[in-house]
Amino acid sequence: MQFSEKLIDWYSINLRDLPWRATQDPYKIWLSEIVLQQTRVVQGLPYYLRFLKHFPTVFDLASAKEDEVLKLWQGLGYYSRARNLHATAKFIAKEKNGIFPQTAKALKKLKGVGEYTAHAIASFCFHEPVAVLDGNVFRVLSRVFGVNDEIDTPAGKRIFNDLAQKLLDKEKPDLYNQAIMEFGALQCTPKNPDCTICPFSKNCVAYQNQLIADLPRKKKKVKVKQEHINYLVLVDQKGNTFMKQRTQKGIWRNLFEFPRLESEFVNGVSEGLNETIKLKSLESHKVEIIPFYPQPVKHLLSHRKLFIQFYIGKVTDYSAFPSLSKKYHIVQNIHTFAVPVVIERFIEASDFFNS
DNA sequence: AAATCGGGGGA
DNA sequence: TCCCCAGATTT
Repeated sequence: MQFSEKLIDWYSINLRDLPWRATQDPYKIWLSEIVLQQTRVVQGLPYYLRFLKHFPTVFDLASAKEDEVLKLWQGLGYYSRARNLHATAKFIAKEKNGIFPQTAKALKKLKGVGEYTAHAIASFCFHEPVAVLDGNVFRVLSRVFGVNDEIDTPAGKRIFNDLAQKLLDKEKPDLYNQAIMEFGALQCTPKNPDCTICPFSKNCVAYQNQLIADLPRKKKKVKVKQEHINYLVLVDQKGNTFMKQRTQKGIWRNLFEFPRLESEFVNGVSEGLNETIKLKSLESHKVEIIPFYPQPVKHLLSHRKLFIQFYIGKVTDYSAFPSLSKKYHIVQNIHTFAVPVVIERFIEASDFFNS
């Protein structure tokens, strides 16, 4: 039996019941694929359902404000996905009358749609014979066929691309693509796969040569940079506070955050300061600034290690801070703004903001 | 080719 | 801790 046949047989028995598998609507498939980029199914699923509930069609998504989209995306990470999702929805709704492109080549031109996503949509919705190549597929192919080329180099990717396209069932590209990804997710797992129940174990190069733990191979590792952040939370009795939207490129773009303390207000406030301080620019207002936590909060991202301290200043009247009012927005209901997870956790832990 | 972009979960 | 997750985009 061929690889693809065996794979599809395995899939027909072991598949999970997932909502985006019950449709061929390009909008729903596209939405699911953007949500699932670098994201586990269990983590993305509630977001997918929430988005579909808020935005049943591409027109609904297109007519939303970006801030609303980001708020719904909050906590899922890689926020450029949300911005590109919204931009593409507007493009499809306004320029394409709500109709998505129907080929992988045309799909790839959409913002936020790369090679993988284009192939996924084209095969699932339009049965175009294009093989997907995601983390699952790299792992399955590298092990079963003993490919030890690096998966994160252009040269290695070409090797895998050729092999994937050769193995693809051209008659059932949708089924095959679903099957190989599901197989990677459930059976050929990154760590400690149960190869004793694997249908390919007899012919699996990695298993037969005890190379399961060594494949797939990667070239680079991400280095984690440390960063210290001090947030100033000026809050009144009603729970109003100053915030600003991050419009610059980079991390957390278009999300909201509190004023940053070190560079903007104070000379000589050192990193990780955790004692009661009085800020120069606030002294005249006699606002006592107190750290909320005894130690800075550690917040881990895949490429950064953040140490964040929240400084609380209780105020009675915001009009006493005309200079801050120019740069910052007075937020009256903080819960409606998209914020990074670490700030959301602070908001929940404090009792300054009415639930 | 390398760096950047989030956050969560498994071992 | 380290690694990976239905990757894409910028540098």
